[in-house]
Amino acid sequence: MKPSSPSTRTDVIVLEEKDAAHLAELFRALGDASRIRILSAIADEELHVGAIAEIAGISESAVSHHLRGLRQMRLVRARKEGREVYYSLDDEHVTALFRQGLEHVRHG
Amino acid sequence: MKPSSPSTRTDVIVLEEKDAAHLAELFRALGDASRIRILSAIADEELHVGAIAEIAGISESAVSHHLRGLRQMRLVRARKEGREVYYSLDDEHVTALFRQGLEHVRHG
DNA sequence: CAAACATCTGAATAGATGTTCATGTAATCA
DNA sequence: TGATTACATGAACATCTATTCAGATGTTTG
Repeated sequence: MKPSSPSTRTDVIVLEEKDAAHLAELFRALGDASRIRILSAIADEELHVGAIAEIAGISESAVSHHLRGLRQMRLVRARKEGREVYYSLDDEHVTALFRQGLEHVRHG
Repeated sequence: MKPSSPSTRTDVIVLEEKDAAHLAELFRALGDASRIRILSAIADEELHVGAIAEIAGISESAVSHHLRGLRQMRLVRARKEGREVYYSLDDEHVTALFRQGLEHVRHG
């Protein structure tokens, strides 16, 4: 369970246990087809929950559940307008991850 | 469950259902702390299973199970030498995903 | 005000997932 | 040959996760 000597190596990409956990958490947040569809729906334009649900083809409740998680991880940003809540990607890191992932999937 | 009209939008990053599933599958493969440690261990140098297990602090059996999945997804490459099997990252797409993810985690 | 609407939330459930344990297979060595 | 090493594999189990359903909250409209 515990690395023998995590800090004795001098490579570029050495991950401490905490970093590994955080990184895994991030990827896990992206590791679901519904969330991918949600994120891709709001990748270029802000959308409210109902629209996201319709476009992604997921129930509004499920969308709301997913969005809560994505919000807590600061992957998406929420803006309330009247009784609707508009969501968009929080920053371009997420977009970059998307592109990188697609690159691998398409011609990896 | 089904998108109302997935192909009517003309944005850059529109994902078909199949692409979304594949992308999610890729991210899910990275969405585990043990696998992250495994991948980071072999990110810069080829290592055999025992060494990976020791560095990552995971049982050899668990490592082997993880490596099978990663192999099937072509994220890692295996090379047999005697009775040892050396693993390395399959291509630099994975490395790029790593960097991008870390970027987000560290100062996102 | 009440009713309709948009979203959120908690509980419950079914399915997926990671680890361990025991065993199997293949290679090296005495 | 038999023993040991390195890795792979399958089953079992506990834990996590995504979805649905019912209901709560807050907002607009009549």
